[in-house]
Amino acid sequence: MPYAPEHRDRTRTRIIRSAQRLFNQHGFQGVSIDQIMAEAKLTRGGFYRHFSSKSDLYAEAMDCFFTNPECGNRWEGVEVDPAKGDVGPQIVRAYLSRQHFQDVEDSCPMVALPSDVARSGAAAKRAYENALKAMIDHLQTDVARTGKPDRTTAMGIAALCIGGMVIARASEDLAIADEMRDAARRIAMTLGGWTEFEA
Amino acid sequence: MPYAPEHRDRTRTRIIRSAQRLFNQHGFQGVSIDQIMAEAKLTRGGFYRHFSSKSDLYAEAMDCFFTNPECGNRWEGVEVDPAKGDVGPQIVRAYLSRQHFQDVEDSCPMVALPSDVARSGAAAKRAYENALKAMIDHLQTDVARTGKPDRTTAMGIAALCIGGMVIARASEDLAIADEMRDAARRIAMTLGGWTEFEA
DNA sequence: TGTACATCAGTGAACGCGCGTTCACTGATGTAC
DNA sequence: TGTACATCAGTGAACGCGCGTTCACTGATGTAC
Repeated sequence: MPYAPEHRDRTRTRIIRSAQRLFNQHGFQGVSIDQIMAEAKLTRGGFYRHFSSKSDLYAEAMDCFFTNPECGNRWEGVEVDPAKGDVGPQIVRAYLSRQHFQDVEDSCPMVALPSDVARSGAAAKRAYENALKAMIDHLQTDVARTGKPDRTTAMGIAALCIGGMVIARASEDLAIADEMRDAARRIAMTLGGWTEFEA
Repeated sequence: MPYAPEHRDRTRTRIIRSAQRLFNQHGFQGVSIDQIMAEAKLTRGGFYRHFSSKSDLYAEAMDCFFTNPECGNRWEGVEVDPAKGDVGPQIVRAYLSRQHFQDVEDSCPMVALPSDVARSGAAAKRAYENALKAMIDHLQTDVARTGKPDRTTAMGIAALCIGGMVIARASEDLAIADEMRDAARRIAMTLGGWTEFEA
Protein backbone atom coordinates (compact mmCIF):
# COMPACT_ATOMS: atom_id res chain seq x y z
CA MET A 1 0.00 0.00 0.00
CA PRO A 2 1.96 2.99 -1.29
CA TYR A 3 1.18 6.49 -0.01
CA ALA A 4 -0.92 6.98 3.09
CA PRO A 5 -4.67 7.23 2.29
CA GLU A 6 -4.65 10.76 3.69
CA HIS A 7 -2.27 11.82 0.91
CA ARG A 8 -4.93 11.14 -1.70
CA ASP A 9 -7.56 12.98 0.34
CA ARG A 10 -5.36 16.01 0.81
CA THR A 11 -4.76 16.28 -2.94
CA ARG A 12 -8.45 15.87 -3.62
CA THR A 13 -9.31 18.66 -1.21
CA ARG A 14 -6.67 20.87 -2.80
CA ILE A 15 -8.28 20.37 -6.21
CA ILE A 16 -11.74 21.15 -4.83
CA ARG A 17 -10.55 24.32 -3.14
CA SER A 18 -8.82 25.47 -6.29
CA ALA A 19 -12.01 24.76 -8.25
CA GLN A 20 -14.19 26.67 -5.78
CA ARG A 21 -12.04 29.75 -6.09
CA LEU A 22 -11.87 29.65 -9.87
CA PHE A 23 -15.55 28.79 -10.41
CA ASN A 24 -16.53 31.67 -8.15
CA GLN A 25 -14.48 34.04 -10.28
CA HIS A 26 -15.18 32.80 -13.80
CA GLY A 27 -18.15 30.43 -13.67
CA PHE A 28 -18.35 26.80 -14.71
CA GLN A 29 -17.66 27.32 -18.39
CA GLY A 30 -15.06 30.01 -17.84
CA VAL A 31 -12.62 27.68 -16.10
CA SER A 32 -10.60 24.85 -17.65
CA ILE A 33 -9.39 21.69 -15.95
CA ASP A 34 -5.85 22.78 -16.78
CA GLN A 35 -6.34 25.97 -14.79
CA ILE A 36 -7.86 24.16 -11.83
CA MET A 37 -5.02 21.62 -11.72
CA ALA A 38 -2.36 24.31 -12.18
CA GLU A 39 -3.79 26.34 -9.27
CA ALA A 40 -3.59 23.13 -7.20
CA LYS A 41 0.06 22.68 -8.28
CA LEU A 42 -0.75 19.60 -10.34
CA THR A 43 -0.94 18.72 -14.02
CA ARG A 44 -3.82 17.95 -16.32
CA GLY A 45 -3.64 14.16 -16.39
CA GLY A 46 -4.08 13.51 -12.69
CA PHE A 47 -7.52 15.04 -12.61
CA TYR A 48 -9.36 11.88 -13.60
CA ARG A 49 -7.92 9.91 -10.70
CA HIS A 50 -10.04 12.09 -8.42
CA PHE A 51 -13.11 13.05 -10.45
CA SER A 52 -14.97 11.39 -13.30
CA SER A 53 -15.68 14.62 -15.18
CA LYS A 54 -15.70 18.40 -14.91
CA SER A 55 -19.43 18.40 -14.05
CA ASP A 56 -18.73 15.88 -11.29
CA LEU A 57 -16.18 18.24 -9.75
CA TYR A 58 -18.60 21.15 -10.07
CA ALA A 59 -21.34 19.44 -8.09
CA GLU A 60 -18.79 18.21 -5.55
CA ALA A 61 -17.30 21.69 -5.12
CA MET A 62 -20.75 23.23 -4.60
CA ASP A 63 -21.72 20.54 -2.14
CA CYS A 64 -18.42 20.59 -0.28
CA PHE A 65 -18.59 24.31 0.28
CA PHE A 66 -21.57 23.94 2.56
CA THR A 67 -21.38 20.38 3.88
CA ASN A 68 -17.75 20.20 4.91
CA PRO A 69 -16.80 23.04 7.28
CA GLU A 70 -13.16 22.54 6.35
CA CYS A 71 -13.87 23.40 2.74
CA GLY A 72 -15.26 26.89 2.97
CA ASN A 73 -18.39 28.41 4.43
CA ARG A 74 -16.67 31.58 5.43
CA TRP A 75 -19.76 33.71 5.84
CA GLU A 76 -20.81 31.40 8.63
CA GLY A 77 -17.61 29.89 10.01
CA VAL A 78 -15.18 32.77 9.98
CA GLU A 79 -17.22 35.91 10.35
CA VAL A 80 -20.16 34.70 12.41
CA ASP A 81 -19.78 33.73 16.05
CA PRO A 82 -22.69 32.34 18.12
CA ALA A 83 -20.99 33.60 21.29
CA LYS A 84 -21.57 37.16 20.12
CA GLY A 85 -25.34 36.87 20.34
CA ASP A 86 -28.00 36.07 17.76
CA VAL A 87 -26.65 34.56 14.57
CA GLY A 88 -29.38 36.01 12.33
CA PRO A 89 -28.27 39.65 12.33
CA GLN A 90 -24.63 38.57 12.15
CA ILE A 91 -25.35 36.58 8.99
CA VAL A 92 -27.12 39.54 7.40
CA ARG A 93 -24.27 41.93 8.19
CA ALA A 94 -21.53 39.53 7.12
CA TYR A 95 -23.37 38.52 3.98
CA LEU A 96 -23.97 42.06 2.78
CA SER A 97 -20.60 43.38 3.95
CA ARG A 98 -18.14 45.19 1.72
CA GLN A 99 -15.66 42.41 2.44
CA HIS A 100 -18.00 39.76 1.03
CA PHE A 101 -18.74 42.04 -1.92
CA GLN A 102 -15.07 42.35 -2.80
CA ASP A 103 -13.89 38.85 -2.03
CA VAL A 104 -15.34 37.12 -5.08
CA GLU A 105 -12.83 34.28 -4.90
CA ASP A 106 -13.88 33.10 -1.45
CA SER A 107 -17.43 34.30 -1.79
CA CYS A 108 -20.55 32.31 -1.00
CA PRO A 109 -21.39 30.43 -4.23
CA MET A 110 -25.06 31.23 -3.76
CA VAL A 111 -24.08 34.77 -4.75
CA ALA A 112 -21.26 34.04 -7.18
CA LEU A 113 -22.91 31.30 -9.25
CA PRO A 114 -26.71 31.49 -9.22
CA SER A 115 -27.34 31.73 -12.95
CA ASP A 116 -24.68 29.10 -13.61
CA VAL A 117 -26.39 26.71 -11.20
CA ALA A 118 -29.81 27.44 -12.72
CA ARG A 119 -28.44 26.08 -16.00
CA SER A 120 -26.70 23.09 -14.40
CA GLY A 121 -27.78 19.56 -13.58
CA ALA A 122 -29.74 18.27 -10.61
CA ALA A 123 -26.68 17.68 -8.39
CA ALA A 124 -25.52 21.30 -8.43
CA LYS A 125 -29.05 22.58 -7.95
CA ARG A 126 -29.59 20.29 -4.99
CA ALA A 127 -26.36 21.55 -3.40
CA TYR A 128 -27.57 25.13 -3.89
CA GLU A 129 -30.91 24.27 -2.40
CA ASN A 130 -29.37 22.64 0.67
CA ALA A 131 -27.24 25.71 1.32
CA LEU A 132 -30.32 27.89 0.96
CA LYS A 133 -32.31 25.75 3.37
CA ALA A 134 -29.51 25.92 5.94
CA MET A 135 -29.38 29.69 5.64
CA ILE A 136 -33.16 30.03 6.00
CA ASP A 137 -33.19 27.74 9.04
CA HIS A 138 -30.48 29.77 10.74
CA LEU A 139 -32.32 33.00 10.06
CA GLN A 140 -35.68 31.59 11.11
CA THR A 141 -34.43 30.65 14.58
CA ASP A 142 -33.55 34.23 15.37
CA VAL A 143 -36.61 35.67 13.67
CA ALA A 144 -38.71 33.42 15.91
CA ARG A 145 -36.87 34.63 19.01
CA THR A 146 -37.99 38.21 18.33
CA GLY A 147 -41.63 37.11 18.45
CA LYS A 148 -42.43 36.61 14.76
CA PRO A 149 -41.96 32.87 14.16
CA ASP A 150 -42.27 33.37 10.44
CA ARG A 151 -40.63 31.21 7.79
CA THR A 152 -41.84 33.67 5.17
CA THR A 153 -39.86 36.45 6.82
CA ALA A 154 -36.74 34.28 7.01
CA MET A 155 -37.05 33.50 3.30
CA GLY A 156 -37.50 37.18 2.54
CA ILE A 157 -34.34 38.03 4.45
CA ALA A 158 -32.45 35.33 2.54
CA ALA A 159 -33.75 36.74 -0.75
CA LEU A 160 -32.62 40.23 0.28
CA CYS A 161 -29.14 39.00 1.26
CA ILE A 162 -28.54 36.97 -1.88
CA GLY A 163 -30.45 39.26 -4.25
CA GLY A 164 -28.88 42.44 -2.90
CA MET A 165 -25.38 41.07 -3.29
CA VAL A 166 -26.03 39.55 -6.74
CA ILE A 167 -27.33 42.89 -7.97
CA ALA A 168 -24.45 44.82 -6.40
CA ARG A 169 -21.93 42.55 -8.17
CA ALA A 170 -23.66 42.96 -11.55
CA SER A 171 -23.64 46.78 -11.40
CA GLU A 172 -20.90 48.91 -12.90
CA ASP A 173 -21.24 51.92 -10.61
CA LEU A 174 -19.82 51.25 -7.16
CA ALA A 175 -22.12 53.85 -5.60
CA ILE A 176 -25.21 51.96 -6.79
CA ALA A 177 -23.72 48.70 -5.58
CA ASP A 178 -23.06 50.15 -2.12
CA GLU A 179 -26.50 51.72 -1.99
CA MET A 180 -28.09 48.37 -2.83
CA ARG A 181 -26.12 46.47 -0.18
CA ASP A 182 -27.04 49.12 2.34
CA ALA A 183 -30.73 49.11 1.46
CA ALA A 184 -30.94 45.31 1.52
CA ARG A 185 -29.20 45.17 4.89
CA ARG A 186 -31.40 47.82 6.50
CA ILE A 187 -34.63 46.25 5.29
CA ALA A 188 -33.51 42.74 6.22
CA MET A 189 -32.61 43.92 9.72
CA THR A 190 -35.99 45.62 10.10
CA LEU A 191 -37.81 42.53 8.87
CA GLY A 192 -35.95 40.37 11.39
CA GLY A 193 -36.75 42.79 14.18
CA TRP A 194 -33.05 43.34 14.77
CA THR A 195 -31.18 46.57 15.47
CA GLU A 196 -28.26 48.04 13.55
CA PHE A 197 -24.91 48.43 15.23
CA GLU A 198 -23.12 50.25 12.44
CA ALA A 199 -23.94 53.37 10.45
CA MET B 1 -27.75 51.61 -53.20
CA PRO B 2 -28.82 47.96 -53.06
CA TYR B 3 -31.29 46.75 -50.42
CA ALA B 4 -33.36 49.22 -48.45
CA PRO B 5 -31.65 50.33 -45.20
CA GLU B 6 -34.50 48.79 -43.22
CA HIS B 7 -33.51 45.37 -44.52
CA ARG B 8 -30.19 45.55 -42.72
CA ASP B 9 -31.89 46.77 -39.54
CA ARG B 10 -34.45 43.98 -39.60
CA THR B 11 -31.72 41.35 -39.87
CA ARG B 12 -29.76 42.97 -37.09
CA THR B 13 -32.79 42.95 -34.82
CA ARG B 14 -33.42 39.29 -35.67
CA ILE B 15 -29.87 38.42 -34.60
CA ILE B 16 -30.23 40.36 -31.36
CA ARG B 17 -33.54 38.69 -30.52
CA SER B 18 -32.08 35.28 -31.23
CA ALA B 19 -29.09 36.12 -29.01
CA GLN B 20 -31.31 37.34 -26.16
CA ARG B 21 -33.24 34.08 -26.12
CA LEU B 22 -30.15 31.88 -26.28
CA PHE B 23 -28.09 33.90 -23.78
CA ASN B 24 -31.01 33.77 -21.33
CA GLN B 25 -31.07 29.99 -21.59
CA HIS B 26 -27.38 29.10 -21.69
CA GLY B 27 -25.38 32.16 -20.65
CA PHE B 28 -22.74 34.06 -22.57
CA GLN B 29 -20.21 31.25 -22.79
CA GLY B 30 -22.81 28.54 -23.37
CA VAL B 31 -23.91 29.93 -26.72
CA SER B 32 -21.95 29.95 -30.00
CA ILE B 33 -22.21 32.44 -32.82
CA ASP B 34 -23.23 29.55 -35.08
CA GLN B 35 -26.22 28.82 -32.85
CA ILE B 36 -27.25 32.46 -32.71
CA MET B 37 -27.05 32.85 -36.49
CA ALA B 38 -28.84 29.54 -37.09
CA GLU B 39 -31.72 30.56 -34.80
CA ALA B 40 -31.92 33.79 -36.82
CA LYS B 41 -32.01 31.73 -40.07
CA LEU B 42 -28.60 32.96 -41.15
CA THR B 43 -25.12 31.49 -41.45
CA ARG B 44 -21.93 32.04 -39.52
CA GLY B 45 -20.14 34.41 -41.86
CA GLY B 46 -22.69 37.19 -41.94
CA PHE B 47 -22.34 37.88 -38.24
CA TYR B 48 -19.42 40.26 -38.56
CA ARG B 49 -21.30 42.56 -40.91
CA HIS B 50 -23.52 43.45 -37.95
CA PHE B 51 -21.31 43.11 -34.87
CA SER B 52 -17.60 43.44 -34.27
CA SER B 53 -17.38 40.56 -31.79
CA LYS B 54 -19.39 38.22 -29.59
CA SER B 55 -18.89 40.50 -26.57
CA ASP B 56 -20.15 43.42 -28.62
CA LEU B 57 -23.38 41.55 -29.36
CA TYR B 58 -23.72 40.59 -25.70
CA ALA B 59 -23.62 44.18 -24.48
CA GLU B 60 -25.93 45.24 -27.32
CA ALA B 61 -28.42 42.49 -26.51
CA MET B 62 -28.47 43.41 -22.81
CA ASP B 63 -28.86 47.08 -23.63
CA CYS B 64 -31.49 46.56 -26.30
CA PHE B 65 -33.67 44.50 -24.01
CA PHE B 66 -34.35 47.51 -21.83
CA THR B 67 -33.78 50.52 -24.05
CA ASN B 68 -35.76 49.51 -27.11
CA PRO B 69 -39.34 48.55 -26.26
CA GLU B 70 -39.57 46.61 -29.50
CA CYS B 71 -36.80 44.29 -28.38
CA GLY B 72 -38.18 42.74 -25.25
CA ASN B 73 -39.11 44.09 -21.85
CA ARG B 74 -42.00 41.72 -21.42
CA TRP B 75 -42.33 42.01 -17.68
CA GLU B 76 -43.16 45.65 -18.18
CA GLY B 77 -44.59 45.97 -21.67
CA VAL B 78 -46.75 42.90 -22.01
CA GLU B 79 -47.90 42.02 -18.55
CA VAL B 80 -48.02 45.41 -16.86
CA ASP B 81 -50.65 47.98 -17.78
CA PRO B 82 -50.71 51.48 -16.24
CA ALA B 83 -54.45 51.67 -16.93
CA LYS B 84 -55.00 48.94 -14.36
CA GLY B 85 -53.80 51.05 -11.47
CA ASP B 86 -50.45 51.39 -9.75
CA VAL B 87 -47.57 49.88 -11.68
CA GLY B 88 -45.54 48.93 -8.58
CA PRO B 89 -47.63 46.00 -7.38
CA GLN B 90 -48.16 44.86 -10.95
CA ILE B 91 -44.40 44.70 -11.50
CA VAL B 92 -43.94 42.66 -8.33
CA ARG B 93 -46.67 40.20 -9.25
CA ALA B 94 -45.54 39.84 -12.87
CA TYR B 95 -41.90 39.57 -11.93
CA LEU B 96 -42.41 36.81 -9.37
CA SER B 97 -45.11 35.02 -11.36
CA ARG B 98 -44.96 31.34 -12.28
CA GLN B 99 -45.03 32.41 -15.92
CA HIS B 100 -41.85 34.47 -15.55
CA PHE B 101 -40.30 31.60 -13.59
CA GLN B 102 -40.94 29.12 -16.38
CA ASP B 103 -40.26 31.32 -19.38
CA VAL B 104 -36.47 31.38 -19.17
CA GLU B 105 -36.11 32.16 -22.88
CA ASP B 106 -38.01 35.45 -22.74
CA SER B 107 -37.13 36.16 -19.14
CA CYS B 108 -35.79 39.41 -17.76
CA PRO B 109 -31.98 39.19 -18.14
CA MET B 110 -31.55 40.70 -14.68
CA VAL B 111 -32.77 37.32 -13.41
CA ALA B 112 -31.36 35.04 -16.11
CA LEU B 113 -27.83 36.42 -16.32
CA PRO B 114 -26.71 38.14 -13.11
CA SER B 115 -23.57 36.12 -12.41
CA ASP B 116 -22.64 36.19 -16.12
CA VAL B 117 -22.90 39.98 -16.12
CA ALA B 118 -20.89 40.25 -12.89
CA ARG B 119 -18.01 38.58 -14.77
CA SER B 120 -18.47 40.66 -17.94
CA GLY B 121 -17.08 43.97 -19.12
CA ALA B 122 -18.25 47.47 -18.31
CA ALA B 123 -20.76 47.70 -21.19
CA ALA B 124 -22.85 44.74 -20.02
CA LYS B 125 -22.70 45.87 -16.40
CA ARG B 126 -23.82 49.35 -17.35
CA ALA B 127 -26.78 47.91 -19.25
CA TYR B 128 -27.70 45.84 -16.19
CA GLU B 129 -27.41 48.88 -13.98
CA ASN B 130 -29.62 50.99 -16.22
CA ALA B 131 -32.32 48.32 -16.17
CA LEU B 132 -32.06 48.15 -12.41
CA LYS B 133 -32.34 51.92 -12.06
CA ALA B 134 -35.44 51.95 -14.27
CA MET B 135 -37.05 49.24 -12.16
CA ILE B 136 -36.26 51.02 -8.90
CA ASP B 137 -37.63 54.31 -10.25
CA HIS B 138 -40.88 52.66 -11.28
CA LEU B 139 -41.25 51.02 -7.91
CA GLN B 140 -40.34 54.16 -6.01
CA THR B 141 -43.11 56.19 -7.61
CA ASP B 142 -45.78 53.88 -6.27
CA VAL B 143 -44.08 53.40 -2.92
CA ALA B 144 -44.14 57.18 -2.55
CA ARG B 145 -47.85 57.32 -3.37
CA THR B 146 -48.66 55.11 -0.39
CA GLY B 147 -47.03 57.61 1.94
CA LYS B 148 -43.51 56.20 2.35
CA PRO B 149 -41.39 58.06 -0.21
CA ASP B 150 -38.49 55.75 0.41
CA ARG B 151 -35.85 54.85 -2.13
CA THR B 152 -34.47 52.30 0.29
CA THR B 153 -37.81 50.48 0.27
CA ALA B 154 -37.94 50.52 -3.53
CA MET B 155 -34.45 49.03 -3.67
CA GLY B 156 -35.44 46.37 -1.17
CA ILE B 157 -38.45 45.42 -3.27
CA ALA B 158 -36.22 45.18 -6.35
CA ALA B 159 -33.78 42.95 -4.43
CA LEU B 160 -36.68 40.72 -3.34
CA CYS B 161 -38.02 40.43 -6.90
CA ILE B 162 -34.69 39.67 -8.55
CA GLY B 163 -33.24 37.69 -5.63
CA GLY B 164 -36.38 35.64 -5.07
CA MET B 165 -36.54 34.63 -8.71
CA VAL B 166 -32.80 33.95 -9.03
CA ILE B 167 -32.96 31.64 -6.01
CA ALA B 168 -36.10 29.91 -7.26
CA ARG B 169 -34.43 29.17 -10.60
CA ALA B 170 -31.30 27.76 -8.91
CA SER B 171 -33.25 25.34 -6.70
CA GLU B 172 -33.94 21.75 -7.66
CA ASP B 173 -37.14 21.26 -5.68
CA LEU B 174 -40.09 23.03 -7.27
CA ALA B 175 -41.85 23.31 -3.90
CA ILE B 176 -38.97 25.35 -2.48
CA ALA B 177 -38.89 27.48 -5.61
CA ASP B 178 -42.61 28.22 -5.34
CA GLU B 179 -42.33 28.91 -1.62
CA MET B 180 -39.52 31.39 -2.28
CA ARG B 181 -41.42 33.24 -5.01
CA ASP B 182 -44.45 33.39 -2.76
CA ALA B 183 -42.50 34.65 0.26
CA ALA B 184 -40.67 37.29 -1.78
CA ARG B 185 -43.92 38.50 -3.31
CA ARG B 186 -45.77 38.74 -0.01
CA ILE B 187 -42.96 40.61 1.73
CA ALA B 188 -42.42 42.93 -1.23
CA MET B 189 -46.13 43.75 -1.31
CA THR B 190 -46.15 44.47 2.42
CA LEU B 191 -43.06 46.67 2.11
CA GLY B 192 -44.69 48.66 -0.69
CA GLY B 193 -47.87 49.06 1.34
CA TRP B 194 -49.84 47.27 -1.37
CA THR B 195 -52.58 44.66 -1.03
CA GLU B 196 -52.66 41.18 -2.54
CA PHE B 197 -55.31 40.33 -5.09
CA GLU B 198 -54.49 36.65 -5.46
CA ALA B 199 -54.10 33.80 -2.98
C1' DT C 1 -39.81 50.79 -70.02
C1' DG C 2 -35.57 48.00 -70.20
C1' DT C 3 -30.82 46.89 -69.26
C1' DA C 4 -26.10 47.15 -67.28
C1' DC C 5 -23.90 48.13 -63.22
C1' DA C 6 -22.21 49.00 -58.50
C1' DT C 7 -23.18 47.85 -53.87
C1' DC C 8 -23.08 45.13 -49.99
C1' DA C 9 -25.88 41.49 -47.14
C1' DG C 10 -25.18 36.98 -46.69
C1' DT C 11 -22.40 32.40 -47.75
C1' DG C 12 -19.43 28.67 -46.46
C1' DA C 13 -14.72 26.94 -46.42
C1' DA C 14 -10.73 27.63 -43.79
C1' DC C 15 -7.64 29.19 -39.87
C1' DG C 16 -5.52 28.53 -35.39
C1' DC C 17 -6.54 27.64 -30.74
C1' DG C 18 -7.99 25.78 -26.37
C1' DC C 19 -10.89 22.56 -24.51
C1' DG C 20 -12.31 17.82 -22.06
C1' DT C 21 -10.72 13.50 -22.04
C1' DT C 22 -7.56 9.35 -22.75
C1' DC C 23 -3.51 6.71 -22.10
C1' DA C 24 1.09 4.72 -21.76
C1' DC C 25 4.45 6.04 -18.54
C1' DT C 26 7.20 7.31 -14.30
C1' DG C 27 8.58 7.42 -9.86
C1' DA C 28 7.59 8.00 -4.80
C1' DT C 29 6.04 5.26 -1.24
C1' DG C 30 4.62 1.47 2.39
C1' DT C 31 5.18 -3.45 2.96
C1' DA C 32 7.11 -8.15 2.90
C1' DC C 33 10.98 -10.71 3.54
C1' DT D 1 18.19 -2.90 9.53
C1' DG D 2 18.26 -3.32 4.48
C1' DT D 3 16.48 -4.45 -0.05
C1' DA D 4 13.21 -5.86 -3.73
C1' DC D 5 8.70 -5.29 -5.02
C1' DA D 6 3.86 -4.02 -5.94
C1' DT D 7 0.85 -0.13 -5.91
C1' DC D 8 -1.09 3.83 -7.64
C1' DA D 9 -0.81 9.22 -7.52
C1' DG D 10 0.73 12.11 -10.73
C1' DT D 11 2.88 13.17 -15.62
C1' DG D 12 2.62 14.98 -20.21
C1' DA D 13 1.89 13.90 -25.05
C1' DA D 14 -1.90 13.04 -27.94
C1' DC D 15 -6.85 12.78 -29.62
C1' DG D 16 -10.88 14.79 -31.78
C1' DC D 17 -13.94 18.56 -31.52
C1' DG D 18 -16.13 23.01 -31.46
C1' DC D 19 -15.17 27.60 -30.98
C1' DG D 20 -14.43 32.83 -32.60
C1' DT D 21 -12.89 34.96 -36.40
C1' DT D 22 -11.35 35.77 -41.37
C1' DC D 23 -11.91 35.95 -46.20
C1' DA D 24 -12.74 35.28 -51.10
C1' DC D 25 -17.10 34.69 -53.11
C1' DT D 26 -22.07 35.02 -54.70
C1' DG D 27 -26.17 36.92 -55.82
C1' DA D 28 -30.22 39.95 -54.75
C1' DT D 29 -31.27 44.58 -55.09
C1' DG D 30 -31.88 49.87 -56.13
C1' DT D 31 -30.11 53.23 -59.40
C1' DA D 32 -28.36 55.44 -63.65
C1' DC D 33 -28.82 55.71 -68.26
